[in-house]
Amino acid sequence: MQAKYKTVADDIEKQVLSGLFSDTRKLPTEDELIEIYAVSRNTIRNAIDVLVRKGIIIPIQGSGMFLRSLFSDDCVNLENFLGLTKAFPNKKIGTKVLEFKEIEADEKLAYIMQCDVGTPIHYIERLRLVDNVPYVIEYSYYNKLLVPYLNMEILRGSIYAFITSDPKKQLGYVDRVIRADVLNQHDAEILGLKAGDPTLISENRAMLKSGVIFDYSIDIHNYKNTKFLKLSNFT
Amino acid sequence: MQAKYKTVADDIEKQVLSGLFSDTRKLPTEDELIEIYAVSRNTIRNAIDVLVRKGIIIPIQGSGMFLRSLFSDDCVNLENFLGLTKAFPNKKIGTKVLEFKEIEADEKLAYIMQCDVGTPIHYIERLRLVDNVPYVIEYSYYNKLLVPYLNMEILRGSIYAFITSDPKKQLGYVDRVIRADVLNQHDAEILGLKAGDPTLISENRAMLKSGVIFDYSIDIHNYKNTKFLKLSNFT
DNA sequence: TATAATTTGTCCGTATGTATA
DNA sequence: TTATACATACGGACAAATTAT
Repeated sequence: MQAKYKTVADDIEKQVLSGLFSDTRKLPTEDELIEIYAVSRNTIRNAIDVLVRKGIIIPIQGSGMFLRSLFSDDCVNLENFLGLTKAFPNKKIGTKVLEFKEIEADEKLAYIMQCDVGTPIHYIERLRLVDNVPYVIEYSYYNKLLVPYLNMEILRGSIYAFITSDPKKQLGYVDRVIRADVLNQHDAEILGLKAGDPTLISENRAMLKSGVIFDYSIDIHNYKNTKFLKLSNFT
Repeated sequence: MQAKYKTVADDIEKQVLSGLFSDTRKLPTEDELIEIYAVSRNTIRNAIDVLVRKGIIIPIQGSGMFLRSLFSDDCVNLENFLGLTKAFPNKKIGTKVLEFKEIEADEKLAYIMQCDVGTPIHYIERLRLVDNVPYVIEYSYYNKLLVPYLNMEILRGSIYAFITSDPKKQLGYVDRVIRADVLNQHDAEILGLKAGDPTLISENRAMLKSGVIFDYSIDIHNYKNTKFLKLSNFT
């Protein structure tokens, strides 16, 4: 059973994406939404908060709640990033599994993943393609104690979607460190680029709702087709 | 007069940074905070929300509110990015103004900044240094109708701090598109790097609380010392 | 294993303040 | 100035997850 405010937020988002408010670029007022969804003001405001955090709307006191105009297409919105499949729903996502084996966490990995040395870890290398163009190489480590079962079938799709399909394993937090660097020969070949070319790198730690780290991954992005979008609110 | 929940949030953040909760890595409970600050539960929860969005704490239902452990130092946290001065309070920030002139918005710039063609614009090029090492070249455009007055003195410090010192000009929203690219000869020389090296680029639009764009800027970062940190919540 | 206590999450109602139109 | 619409703040009640007993 989902929370009311989440249901309302999802519904409003759907309507925004369907273009229902494209003419005025303005949402109904809070009071109107209270009537429409027959919930309290608090619940509407919680729903609105979700949409504001996602970068979908900008509420302006005394005026109304406006659609946030975004200029950049083909961007990965860092706010709702839950894998390529959701980021590019209208594009063809391809996946090539380059490596899949079980390893044990050494001292360094154990520190990063906040687990004990020797913890069994799924190690995976994947090349992801968007519309058949190499997009990113993912080097990822999953804590096997938290994600016991993975197979090739799952690896070819969305690993996150699989893990969070278990209601006990809700995605909680993701830390990402983003930087640029020089592409090495190995990665350049896989991405179809040249050694020495730039690359956009994202190093990620993903935690469940309980705060435990279940995934650590390093994403080596094709700089020619990767753009991240960060929408901040200071209100 | 600042809102209560913001005052409370600032106070708790200060205490966190001072190391007050370093031993348990846990905040007082909501009920305790209600007593301490003598405000309603709602107000405390609003304050907590601010800290969660900033990536400072992780609340876990049934358990408590824990400090979020961050691994990466020297990162710019995209969540609270308000200029280098605040991002690196303990480091020496240097600024070299390379260019400062008034221009008129052409069609392209007018589109980007959502203003009329011919609008007067401050055009500024700055090199920013952190601990005397070149950190970023900023090419920025300020709408002169919204930011009438700038001078060299201001440009050598924090432009944002100056603008938002006017209570009528509160910073509202910032959109950032982040990507990697190849450094050109001109920028490489200024940053003390080589043409062809990678660079981390951030293209930004900053809006006031009223939603109007007052600043558009392109930041060419030194890839050797720039890392962005993105903390996401999916709860 | 089961129960109770603790702690955060959701939801409701109401009142007043503040910015905009 | 007045009306509109979002922002802040207070209060209470119950649900859900975790921790202690």
